[in-house]
Amino acid sequence: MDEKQDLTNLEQERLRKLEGLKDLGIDPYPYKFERSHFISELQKKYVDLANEERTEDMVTVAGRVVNQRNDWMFVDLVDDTGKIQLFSDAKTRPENLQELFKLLDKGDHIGVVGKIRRTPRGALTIDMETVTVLSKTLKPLPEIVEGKRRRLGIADVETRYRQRYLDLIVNEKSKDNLYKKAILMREIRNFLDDQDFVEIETPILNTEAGGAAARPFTTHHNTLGLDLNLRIATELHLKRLAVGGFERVYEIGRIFRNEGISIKHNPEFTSIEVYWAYTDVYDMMNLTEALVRYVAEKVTGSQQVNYQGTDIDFSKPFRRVSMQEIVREHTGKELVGRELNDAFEQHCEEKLIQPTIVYDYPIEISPLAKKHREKEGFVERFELFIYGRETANAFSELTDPQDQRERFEAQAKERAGGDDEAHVFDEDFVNALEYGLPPTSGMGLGIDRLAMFLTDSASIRDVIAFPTMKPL
RNA sequence: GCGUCUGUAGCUCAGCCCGGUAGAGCACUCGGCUUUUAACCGAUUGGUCCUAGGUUCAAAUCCUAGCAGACGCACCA
Repeated sequence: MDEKQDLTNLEQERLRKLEGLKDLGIDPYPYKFERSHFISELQKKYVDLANEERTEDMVTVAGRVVNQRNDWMFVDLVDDTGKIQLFSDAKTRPENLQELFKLLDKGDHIGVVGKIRRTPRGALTIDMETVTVLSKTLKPLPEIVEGKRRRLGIADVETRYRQRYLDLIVNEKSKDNLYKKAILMREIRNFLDDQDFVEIETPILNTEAGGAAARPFTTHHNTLGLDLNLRIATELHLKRLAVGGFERVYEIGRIFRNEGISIKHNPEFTSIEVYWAYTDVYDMMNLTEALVRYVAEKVTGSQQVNYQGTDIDFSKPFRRVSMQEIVREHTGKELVGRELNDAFEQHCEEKLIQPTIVYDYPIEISPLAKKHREKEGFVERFELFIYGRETANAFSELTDPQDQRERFEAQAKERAGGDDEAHVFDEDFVNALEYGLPPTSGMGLGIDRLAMFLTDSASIRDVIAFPTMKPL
């Protein structure tokens, strides 16, 4: 088959234009281009320029052509910072520009030199004097057509995730989500680093995946002839670091769990775990609350955010309530153990819209947390709920190696009984505890979920650049 | 894993109930017009109707199986 027949007319047309550029001696994929300004800098600098006012200021910008009107008389150019209009009168433009525009398409990257003015209708505009092709596009940008209206966009959400580069070109919100997630991660680090925490990387490949109740992904090391598991938490290694003397340690990292995919779940996601020696779960409550409040402000500019139509207020002290109390409040029942947790998940969780710290968890479901200093059958643990979703999980860490061994043994029995999500016995971790972990509190937080709240994203896929997809 | 819905031109969709040689708008190309913001006017081009099989003289349309996706439920952070 002739390869050309597989291409759409639109693509063949662009290939023809590419050849046309080469025929003119133009390199459609040059190496470098020096700009005098980012577009947003120009918009800011000339904000007071009046309508119809012209300047003699020569500027150089570069970006992607996102729209063109009247035979390239008006062009909208976008760079990483903003959008500006370009102008060239079809009647009076020089021959070389006339020829060049015939070979350009919407979507192409160009560099432009020209003088700044403001049109009678108020658009800041550069009168194009020279135009440099910076990258010729061979495929048209996706557009959404609504009746006779059309605009850049992608109607099919699958395409947005599979071809994120297109999504980023045409959807400002998608780019903003990822930008804000980057700010979120930066500010978490700033917050902790300011308090002398250090970030240390721990292994992703492990013989056993411990530290959480989840099924792992498995892989294989060839030269060792060894099956390995991808980590499901960073917990056990970070606590080993605490044993080794890192009193304030954390890791932001990718976690892999072999579970279902949903609007709230991606097989790989980003967590932060923090371990803080010589403190207990109540100190960690304060740290977590302060951290969440701080990043909300830094990412959104406010401590009050709107998520999917609901106002969430991070500015007020978070409600703190024991699991038994909240279950009593919603069911009138006095429960303990798994029944308590089941009732909590069934009747209470989804009602915790405003940030709420729920503490005192049953010991059965918390094999890495220290026994409650007063309440029999409970551990010193809390979870932070926002919009009914578990967002953070923390305990006074279990430091007693003999107790830890017994807890692992109880988990091993459940695993033997068919629960393939029960914790794995980690002998070396118990060994580490036998060398002495000081009193320590620890906390884990789902960064993607927090990013969802701070970007008003309905799906976790909207805050992960390349979410897991089935191959086509 | 279960349920509901969807798959037709580059894009957005109509046609399917009731079988009869594939339609619209936009995009692209060409021509006209020219200070626009969805520019406008005219013409042309463009299709493996998701895939495979079946029924039929005849299938986008009816039947069966499959593939892909969205949403909801279950598991999970």
